[in-house]
Amino acid sequence: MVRSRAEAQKCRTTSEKLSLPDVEWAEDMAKLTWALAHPARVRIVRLLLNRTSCMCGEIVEEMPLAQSTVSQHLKILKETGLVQGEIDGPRVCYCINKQAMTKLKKLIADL
Amino acid sequence: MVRSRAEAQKCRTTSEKLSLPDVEWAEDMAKLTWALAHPARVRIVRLLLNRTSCMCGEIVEEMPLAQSTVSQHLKILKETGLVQGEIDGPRVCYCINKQAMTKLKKLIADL
DNA sequence: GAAGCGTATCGTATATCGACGATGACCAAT
DNA sequence: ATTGGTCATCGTCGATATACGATACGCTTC
Repeated sequence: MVRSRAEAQKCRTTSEKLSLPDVEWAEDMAKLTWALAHPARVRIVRLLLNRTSCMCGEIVEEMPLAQSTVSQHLKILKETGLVQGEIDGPRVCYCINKQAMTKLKKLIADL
Repeated sequence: MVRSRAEAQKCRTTSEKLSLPDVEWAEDMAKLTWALAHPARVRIVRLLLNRTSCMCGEIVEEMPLAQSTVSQHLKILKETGLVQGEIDGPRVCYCINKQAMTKLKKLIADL
């Protein structure tokens, strides 16, 4: 656990030099929590959890944000894996990725 | 739950007009998760959990960051309530606020 | 294939984050 | 009082987040 100052020299973008299980774990955790680190994204996740699935348009109507902004938030949620979207004809049906959700809950619970 | 577009007009900084329990809840959640939305802060919390308390200097030695940067992260953790610091002579002794920690865990678990 | 609908992406502006060094504030001990 | 050690704050800078309107994309349907 003891780490020399020199070994810890590199910055945030490249933490590969640190003693690494906990560092990767921290980045993992940070990535997931960051997905929820915005009220709009929290509300989107909440919506999807209540409905098990949801069209993008429905989400937009529930939010005080422009469609493009909601789309961006959805993109972030997709990138972190918390949400997945399936194309359904001309629409997109979003739903929670329960696996990722479980992972997040476990990470937090095991803190 | 149905909300008109006009009622949802205001932006993120002032969501006071929306039907409000869930909005406040979302902001609460976002605030707490945002505190953990950075690898450095996750690592700090992890450190404090392992030690039950920790001098600021020790934290700095464990991190690949400048003292001032660590101090800023600690400030954020203090503002969200996850961490509290007690002045101990010339040093400051940081420890986890278990109450806030419990709240966070409950919020996530109840998602 | 043209039109319409729903969604994604682009371009852009502003605000905030995250990093650092330098400096300031505070306490303890000399 | 001065010095030395610890931590917080300030000023700054580049990078990123967040918001929007405009536009592009993709699928149906006519």
